Amino acid sequence: MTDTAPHGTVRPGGRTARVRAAVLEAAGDALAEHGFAALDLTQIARAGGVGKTTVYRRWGTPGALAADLLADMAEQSLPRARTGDVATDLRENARLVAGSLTDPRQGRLFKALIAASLCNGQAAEALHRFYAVRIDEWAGCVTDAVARGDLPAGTDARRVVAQVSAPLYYALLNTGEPLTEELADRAAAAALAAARAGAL
Amino acid sequence: MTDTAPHGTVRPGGRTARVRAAVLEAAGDALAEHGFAALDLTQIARAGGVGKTTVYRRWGTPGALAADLLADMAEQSLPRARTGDVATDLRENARLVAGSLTDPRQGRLFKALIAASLCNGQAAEALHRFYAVRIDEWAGCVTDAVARGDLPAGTDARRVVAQVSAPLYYALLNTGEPLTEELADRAAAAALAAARAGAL
DNA sequence: CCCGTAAGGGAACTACAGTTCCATTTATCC
DNA sequence: GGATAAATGGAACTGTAGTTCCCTTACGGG
Repeated sequence: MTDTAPHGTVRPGGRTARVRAAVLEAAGDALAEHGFAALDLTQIARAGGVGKTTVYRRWGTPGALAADLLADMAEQSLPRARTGDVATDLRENARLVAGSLTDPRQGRLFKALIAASLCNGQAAEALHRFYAVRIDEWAGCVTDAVARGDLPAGTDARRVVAQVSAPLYYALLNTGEPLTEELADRAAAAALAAARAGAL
Repeated sequence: MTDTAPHGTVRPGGRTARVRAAVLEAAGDALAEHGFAALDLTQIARAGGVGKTTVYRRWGTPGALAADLLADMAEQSLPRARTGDVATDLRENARLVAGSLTDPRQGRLFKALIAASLCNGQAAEALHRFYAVRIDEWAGCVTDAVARGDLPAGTDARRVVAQVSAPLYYALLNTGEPLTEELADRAAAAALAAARAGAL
């Protein structure tokens, strides 16, 4: 069995790249507007101005398409804050996350992508990589603070960053509580308090 | 427009109840095994030994069926721990949640139901109610501790309980980190430290 | 600049989820 | 326990998501 290269990898330039961009944009719009359950490759093809045969051949399933969109999004990560104060840095992070999840388009998109990750293994893997990238970026705030002596040695930097986001996602997904700026600030403060106590 | 009573509410006894039980059980099995995206009412009807017309008439969509399953699950809530020590109570809670999410069947079922809630408004509302019930039950551990003077006055009990679960769900959904007992214990300890510091 | 082939796209086909219609069963009221 | 209509269920129907076939376009190595 000669393993064939997947479609779109041998000649990735020109048209192929344009098709991918058009499809990913249409997919993002559709996910944000109608959610993952309603993601229909035929409609994506029409919206992107692309033959539906192409979409089915290159992506095949809604889950795989969501996974590709996530991989694309993971490459566009914003730089972390560097205020020199952990409390401020973590609060910035919390507000950034809350802001993303509150934004009408982005919030719905994230919900749809999490739904995708819960329905499909490829999408799950892509989502975990996406958050790994974001967490690694912000972990620097915590390692810097440990180096300055502002937090106990042995503190797990990524764990602290995750601890900031966790209550925000819990509010979004589990309880449905509205994501206010006050909630974001409290999430950052709680994570910091736990870190200071050596619990992370 | 005379608003008609929804199907299955006028004669809820006997066969109607048996049909509901059979369908909800089949739905739980299907969700745990194949996830929300693959939830197909025709297959549910067959698996439950029920006419597919009935399933479409009474539930109509996968989202509504998931919502009804969640409503059913919310009624079977387990009683909270009462060890007399907040740290122990919260650790018990964390281990219980982690245990549920680690269990092969329950873990997959919860993932599927969260996916459902992200795809459907009714399911979302039902999920939020489900967690509200669970959080209210365990909040007693915290209010007791505040009354004993073990935690600062003004601590929001439900917020503390949510803070215990949040990192576990974040690990399950966002990062994909395995849910160990150590992780559960740390989640409880971090929430407690934040509460002691007055951050909740 | 030219050829070989990777990639795209149009159109017909197929399978099956979801709907509709109506006959049958059976809870509930008296 | 009999009447009534609520609820179930079988069977035929329909729209459309996803597949297949094959021709066209254009990327990329020489």
